[in-house]
Amino acid sequence: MATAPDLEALSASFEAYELRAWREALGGAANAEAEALPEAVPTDYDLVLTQEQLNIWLDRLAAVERFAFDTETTGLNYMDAEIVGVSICTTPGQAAYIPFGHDYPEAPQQLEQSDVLDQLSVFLNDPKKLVIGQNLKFDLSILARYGRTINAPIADTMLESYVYNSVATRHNMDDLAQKYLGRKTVKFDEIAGKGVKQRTFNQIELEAAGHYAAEDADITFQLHEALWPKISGDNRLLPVYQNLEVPLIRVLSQIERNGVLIDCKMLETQSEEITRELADLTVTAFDLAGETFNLSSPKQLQAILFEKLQLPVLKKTPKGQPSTNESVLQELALDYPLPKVVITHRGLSKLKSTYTDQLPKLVRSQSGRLHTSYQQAVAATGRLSSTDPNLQNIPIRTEAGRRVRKAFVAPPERSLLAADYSQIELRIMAHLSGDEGLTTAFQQGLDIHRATAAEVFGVGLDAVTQDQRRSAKAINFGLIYGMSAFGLSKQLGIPRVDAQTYMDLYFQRYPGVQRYMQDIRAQAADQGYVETWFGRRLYLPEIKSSNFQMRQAAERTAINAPMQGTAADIIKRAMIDVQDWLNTSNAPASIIMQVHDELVLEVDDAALEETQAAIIRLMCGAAELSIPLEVEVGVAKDWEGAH
DNA sequence: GTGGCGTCC
DNA sequence: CAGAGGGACGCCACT
Repeated sequence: MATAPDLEALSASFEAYELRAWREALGGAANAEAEALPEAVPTDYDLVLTQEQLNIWLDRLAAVERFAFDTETTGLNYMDAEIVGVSICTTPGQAAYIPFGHDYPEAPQQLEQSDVLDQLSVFLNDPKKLVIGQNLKFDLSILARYGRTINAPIADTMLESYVYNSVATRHNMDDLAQKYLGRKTVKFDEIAGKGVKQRTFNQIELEAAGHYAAEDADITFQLHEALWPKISGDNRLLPVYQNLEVPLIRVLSQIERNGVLIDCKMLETQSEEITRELADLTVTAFDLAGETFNLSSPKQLQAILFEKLQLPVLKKTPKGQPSTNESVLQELALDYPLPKVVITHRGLSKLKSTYTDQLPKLVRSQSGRLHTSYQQAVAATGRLSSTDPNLQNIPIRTEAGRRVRKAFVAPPERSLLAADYSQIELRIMAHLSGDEGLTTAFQQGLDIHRATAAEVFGVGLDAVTQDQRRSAKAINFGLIYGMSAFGLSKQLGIPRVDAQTYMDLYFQRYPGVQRYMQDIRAQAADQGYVETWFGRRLYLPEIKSSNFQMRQAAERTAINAPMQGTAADIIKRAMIDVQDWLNTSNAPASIIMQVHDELVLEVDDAALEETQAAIIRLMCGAAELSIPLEVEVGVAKDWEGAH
């Protein structure tokens, strides 16, 4: 065990560290950003190793109404990272690190973990305090594993930055400190090293760790001071931040920790089957090519198809290479045998490498469950994204792909309930544009693609053909993405003039939609941003670009973002309401996934009926639009069956 | 690290 | 005239 700590020497070296950092902060004050930067303050960081030292900070916490809080852990995975210390900051420049899990040889005696957490919990759960964090979802999840909560009101600087401007910067602390405080921070790599030699935080010497951790809390506090006024003083952004993003933090933390049960055996069997099929396809492909090559290499495939076999080049990649993507291969497959084999191989290979091989690796053996991470400050439009693994792109389109979803299962006596918004983005288009025809069609509960087809092609609802409906569907989706007549013609495989005729007819029948598209472009150019119905803002600096392509792309985003973003806001509202209902009703159910317009819950079979009714009520009630929101629900023992 | 591709909504 | 579909994540090949 470590020898008695020489607190004085440690303290001295810690101060030297402070001095260097302080000079650096002053030196680095120059900043090219347009944001007005706050004055730099001197730093006074404490390393808390004794109860006497901790008492000073407990007094400070008692005296303030808000403080920044950060946990330091052995890793970034919220399911197994262990907490090694916490840092707090009560006023700019003044912060402390309270270590309790540093265990390198010679590590000084530290306070006891549960003692520290007990004493801090008083303040972390005080309804009169504000706890400020940077990505608090992580801290909440870690603490939850130690049976601890933060029930005090919370603020999150990552989300403040995201709501203030989702695209101006990435929302990690180092970038935010640079942009909003003009301050260079100590990077984790600088104290822990990188690559295979990287040490975990428990192995970092306390003087370096203490400075790093205290700085984290200090920066977080200062970021809140810089960013909060930008949000609180804006009556559009404030509700988005306060009523959506902040409450969602706790919901996401809960969903992530719930996880989803996976049938690994099933996925392994699928992998083996795919391996056999891939081997067969490879043999066939080599035979057709007259030589062996790597079917997974677009470059090698391109050489075979377009040089050796002299197939026509239908499309080039942005870099000028002949494209071998699926639409090209589909077209070539009409005349040649090899492309078809490649398509099949690609599909199966994707399935195996991304899903059937990978998902089981991420399943926790103790529980059989998979725990994704939802990123709340990544997508510019307000959507969530999912990583490690991405559960928002699990296949559904093809039969082979859907088999993967069969491996997402419920435990005995429980079922999966999948609830998805029906045509939510089109409904939002009807709402935002105020178009009468589209609104009426939704109010009458019509099949919207069929109704559109009837209008565009001038036939009765019953007379709409499959092909007409398919065209109408392509137009509807194309409009949401800002697609041109050219794009529509590609999509439908029809001449461009015909596609143009369809679009003209569409706009004749739904003039409100056309007006909306024009207005939103003008608004974007005028204000430099567009908004969702809830007030979330997306800046589009490139809307004024002199580059035609950049400008066009920005205009398409201007059209799409209010619809995609409003849908994102609505499901966020629904998630908060559903989790609230689960908490208060004690229903034996939990949310386990979100896929943009769909929520998946795991529910006790005995409680399916009440739960389903509540979910529908809450999701439909998440927003009052000029047309009703509709939700489709499926229940089954696996995710595939729930659709 | 970048490019190409493919999965989802 | 030319270019012409929004938002993500992740795998593989290649440099």
